[in-house]
Amino acid sequence: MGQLPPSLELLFSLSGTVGKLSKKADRALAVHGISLSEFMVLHYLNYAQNQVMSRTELADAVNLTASGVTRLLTPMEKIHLVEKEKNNRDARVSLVKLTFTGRDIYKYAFLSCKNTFDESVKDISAKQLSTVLEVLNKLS
Amino acid sequence: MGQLPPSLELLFSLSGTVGKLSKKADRALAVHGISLSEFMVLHYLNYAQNQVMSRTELADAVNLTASGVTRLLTPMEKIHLVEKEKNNRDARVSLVKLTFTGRDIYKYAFLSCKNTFDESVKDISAKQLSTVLEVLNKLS
DNA sequence: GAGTAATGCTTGAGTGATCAAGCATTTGTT
DNA sequence: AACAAATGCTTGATCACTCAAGCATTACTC
Repeated sequence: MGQLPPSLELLFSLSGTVGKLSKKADRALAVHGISLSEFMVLHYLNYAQNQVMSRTELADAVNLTASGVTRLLTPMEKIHLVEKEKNNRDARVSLVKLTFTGRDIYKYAFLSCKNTFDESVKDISAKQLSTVLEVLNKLS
Repeated sequence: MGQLPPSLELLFSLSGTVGKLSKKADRALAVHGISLSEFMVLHYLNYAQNQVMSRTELADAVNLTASGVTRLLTPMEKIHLVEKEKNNRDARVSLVKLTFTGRDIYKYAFLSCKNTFDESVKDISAKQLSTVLEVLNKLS
């Protein structure tokens, strides 16, 4: 692989692994007709107060820009995974609410996803895993 | 963040961190007029035999498809970071060779990149780092 | 040695994201 | 109360990549 200092080896390795894992996630989720980003949206909505979030909150959560979120959500609204709701206090914000269908799809998608990744992670000890999470946290 | 099993927390966290780190890398490399993928190309070429690789080897190394590599390399050839060379044994393969300019840019880009990421990694112990690399390896 | 399969690469079309600009609306200043 | 600045979101243009198809060339099989 050639003469990389640990910090850059981390960078290279990280980007390779993420590429592969997100493809894996997309394959696992394809059964339910959603992508990884869409799954993440459903997830954060599911655990939000009243299952409602503003678009900027979502953007932050799923690591997208505001415009990325707009474009991600449009098809999800058409398919009724999610619906618009307005904020009475502030007419600028457009709230996003999880529908019943959305919640349902989330539940099943969650299981598929959990199964595939529990499997991927089975040779990794809990301790190692928590170290990794800690390090990722420091890097963000 | 809400009720995620460790395996999925890893997935979410990983994709977030990588997004941020590659942006950071792109900013660090912008000074030298190259992107992270381009830097990775230069790196693998620099440590290859005679600083030459085939396009498929490169695709593997930098986690891109063959067509991704074609499209990444075209501008790099125009700027003379890299040049085409043909393989006498096999007329299908199109070899990519690092130029002197390319090697030079690599050296400076490497330093910028190393500086930024050594900094990012300074609060992480060598042991933790190697655990992370090991885990990433298992996941790939 | 001819025909089929496999390999290496490029190209057209499409996808998922970004950025920059713009429009409403709200907040803050005086 | 009026105006400037900040905020939330959407839209047009663009980018980096993928996939599928296609073209040469090479390797395999009979």
